[in-house]
Amino acid sequence: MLPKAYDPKLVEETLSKRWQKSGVFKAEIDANKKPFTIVIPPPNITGALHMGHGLNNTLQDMLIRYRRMNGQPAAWVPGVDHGGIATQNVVEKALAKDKKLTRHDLGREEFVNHVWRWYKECGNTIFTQFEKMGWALDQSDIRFTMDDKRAQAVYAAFKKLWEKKYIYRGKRLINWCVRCSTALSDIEVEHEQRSGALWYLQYKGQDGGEGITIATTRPETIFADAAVAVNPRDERYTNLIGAKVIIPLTNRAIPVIADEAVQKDFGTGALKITPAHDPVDYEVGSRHNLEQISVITDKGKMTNVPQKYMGLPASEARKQVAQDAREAGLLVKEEKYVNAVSTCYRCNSPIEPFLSEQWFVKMDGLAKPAVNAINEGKVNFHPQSWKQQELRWLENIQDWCISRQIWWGHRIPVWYCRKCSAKGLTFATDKQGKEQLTKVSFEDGAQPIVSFARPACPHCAGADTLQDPDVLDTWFSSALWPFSVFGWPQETPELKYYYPTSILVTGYEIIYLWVARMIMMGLEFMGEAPFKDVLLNGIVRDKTGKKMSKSLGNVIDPLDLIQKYGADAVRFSLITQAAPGKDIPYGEDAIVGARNFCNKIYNASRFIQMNMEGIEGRLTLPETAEELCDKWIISRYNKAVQAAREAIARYDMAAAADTLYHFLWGDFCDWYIELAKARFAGKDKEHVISILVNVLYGTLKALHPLMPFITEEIAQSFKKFTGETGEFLLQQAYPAFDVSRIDDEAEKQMQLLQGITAQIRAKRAQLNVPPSMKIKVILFVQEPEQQNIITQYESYITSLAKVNELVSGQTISKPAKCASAAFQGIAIYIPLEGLIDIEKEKARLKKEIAVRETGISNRSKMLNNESFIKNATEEKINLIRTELHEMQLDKEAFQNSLEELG
RNA sequence: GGGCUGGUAGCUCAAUUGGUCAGAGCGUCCGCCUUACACGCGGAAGGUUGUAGGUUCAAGUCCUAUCCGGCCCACCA
Repeated sequence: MLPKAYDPKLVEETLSKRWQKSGVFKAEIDANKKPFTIVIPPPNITGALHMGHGLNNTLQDMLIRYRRMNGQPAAWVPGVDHGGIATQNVVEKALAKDKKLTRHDLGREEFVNHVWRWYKECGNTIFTQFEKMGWALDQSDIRFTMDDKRAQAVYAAFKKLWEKKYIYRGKRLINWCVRCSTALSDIEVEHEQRSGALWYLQYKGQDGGEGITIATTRPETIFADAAVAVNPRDERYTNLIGAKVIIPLTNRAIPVIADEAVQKDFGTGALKITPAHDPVDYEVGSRHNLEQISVITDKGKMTNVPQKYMGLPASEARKQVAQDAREAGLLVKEEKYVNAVSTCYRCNSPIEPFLSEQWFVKMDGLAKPAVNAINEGKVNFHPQSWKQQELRWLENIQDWCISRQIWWGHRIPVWYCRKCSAKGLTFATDKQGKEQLTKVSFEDGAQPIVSFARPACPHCAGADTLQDPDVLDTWFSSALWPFSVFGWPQETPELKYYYPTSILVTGYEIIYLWVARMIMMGLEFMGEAPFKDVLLNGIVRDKTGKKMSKSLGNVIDPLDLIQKYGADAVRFSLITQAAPGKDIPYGEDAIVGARNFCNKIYNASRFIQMNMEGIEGRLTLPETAEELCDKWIISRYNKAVQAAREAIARYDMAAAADTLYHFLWGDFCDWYIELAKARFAGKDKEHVISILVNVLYGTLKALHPLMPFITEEIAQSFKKFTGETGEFLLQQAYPAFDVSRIDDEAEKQMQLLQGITAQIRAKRAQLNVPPSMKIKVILFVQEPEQQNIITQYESYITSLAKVNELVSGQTISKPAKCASAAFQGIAIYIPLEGLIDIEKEKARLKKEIAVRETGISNRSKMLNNESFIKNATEEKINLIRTELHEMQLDKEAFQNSLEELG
């Protein structure tokens, strides 16, 4: 005998091994069929997967399994991402914690080796999780953004963009994260409201006059000031334009200039211009040809300032300068102020605008085709609302800073001859005593040689060439992912067959960082957008709607949940809440419900098996059925399958899950199995069993993309009755629906019997009639059609509502004092005199009458309204008429009962 | 400052695109070991659909205004 409750542990482990071993997850090229392709958004190797990955990949798995079962060659390409800064940070942290070492203690080469070892370890954790979640990913074929083939793709892309002059090097004011010690692109910067202060500083006139007062949040940068700017139309200051003012705490004089960028109504209307430390000032500075003075180093320390401030961290210098200005009588006022601070998306520390030479990709030429592709519907977003957002970003795109001053990543494939580029190269000695190229300056004469491996110098033929010290933005390799995974730039059969992919499933938070760039690169290198559809999933939050984070301690680990409830339950709980683009507040009750559903499936199956002793051979779904509930369940089943298919087709996975859940639990278990119980004793047992088995099996197949383990496990034990040949469900066909077996008439008839049953049950509950006590029920039926159904199928009512005597008819008599109910014009009487609380019953009757009265009056109004009769469909009008009629009958019945009770 | 979202039962979400007592799951309450399942069965309570107007025979759904959230983008120092 099977155990009473489903235990996923053993089942899941053996199945994932069997699947993996059998190779069912491998995709095969079939030139005669159109492929369905998804490339996985490669998880960063920063640690174990979280619930967001759980959701994202489960959605992909669902699509892949669904397509496979529909006979399409469906490839799901697995892989992981090296994760640039994020991974370097994580590894550095671990290094500090475990060995009290920094990356500089190891040196560049050893540190990179260390991260490679980390990758092996962390990658394995991730791959194990792939398996535990039941994702149909072929473990023997995993890609990594840093493996050799992907490195070739990165090089090829760099080279092509360089040759097209899309990649260039330039000195710009970039976003610098002092903590990560690297440049970042604009989208890697986040804006956060932080409270600080606004200081008003007095810049005295060089002529000894009052000068001008400016407002700033960054007094420490006054030493880098190149001018004070006012709005040209600001009458307060017109007389000062062209004059010189003295920077506080110095003797340096700077001009007052006029520029449109200055807002008259902010602060004093005068703005200090610091081209090297502020993006706006940088623009103003270049318009007015101002000097770019840097006073903060890449370490965030003061430099190039009066001795007193040298070497201070910028944040301390800020306080000190304000303090000193106050003492010098040059601080006019200080007010509290909340401003938007730029922060690093990887470590959340403040961003310093920093003037330096970096590598950039020129974007407008790449963005335009992407804009067109989206506008022409070649790429579609789900939900659609993201289309506009994506377009807006692409239309306002800035050049992309792709160089990072970290060690982990694809090295920039550019080399310099030590001799020919000598002036542009800066060296330092690291802790291991090795000489390292630390800085390259094209302005000072470095000559680039683009090459994957160490080249000889084309000028002097010397072999002493050195590679650029920077690495590429991790998103550079990610942008190539949809074709690099298939071996681009090689023209592989896979690339030809699988590109472009069918759909990208990813989180909306990387729609610019990743999605937009893949579209641009796909169009640039492959001539075609990399996917037709983009399905955005939301963020899995905690129950209160907060983002899960280690620091908040509200992280839910998918592995814990699997351990406790099973992978199917985890998957199902995520899918039921996965509306496209919507965040999911995830609490444990969702998964309990999903676990219970697994148990329900298991027990329904177990029950059917318990009644199958002696039954052998193939059981087909009967072509015709006489019995109402048979017709009904087959109709419901076909509708459910149809609805599920349609829901998946429009990427509404939650609706698919909901449909199948309610069909299996609400229709199949609560009604059909309950009715079947009585029939097991009779002649048509085998007929009933064949319906049970086939409908169950079909539902298991329909559910398989959602909950692969339990469905597979149960299906295995029923397979011999179905004539299926595929070893696994993945190799069997997703159930088809047969419209000819959708039977609305049967559903309507069944609804009548269910409704009457429910009314009787409710009455029993109200009157506290114990289940063991059988009762008599009198039905007053006026419609001959209804009477026919009741006569023929009264056993449904008697068995499910525990009735031992059912009388029905048009002209029957009933005892005076009955409990009464009504359904669709049928009056239901239960003679239980002793149990009825007269007053309560009367109150209830009045309420029932009142409800009917509103219903009747609404419907009468509609039917008397000419516009309604004119505009509404005939079907609708008839429905309203029927409802009105039934309500009138119900009302009468209740009124009579009320009168009889006195 | 611009844009996108959302506000429906105590909680989390539905509602076939304008069609009539507004549904489900969880929670709560009542009763049940009824020939699988107490991870279960039966039943009940609970809603002026954020607010105020408007269009319509008909509004949760469309329009206008307004309040309250969430998110994204942006160079007010």
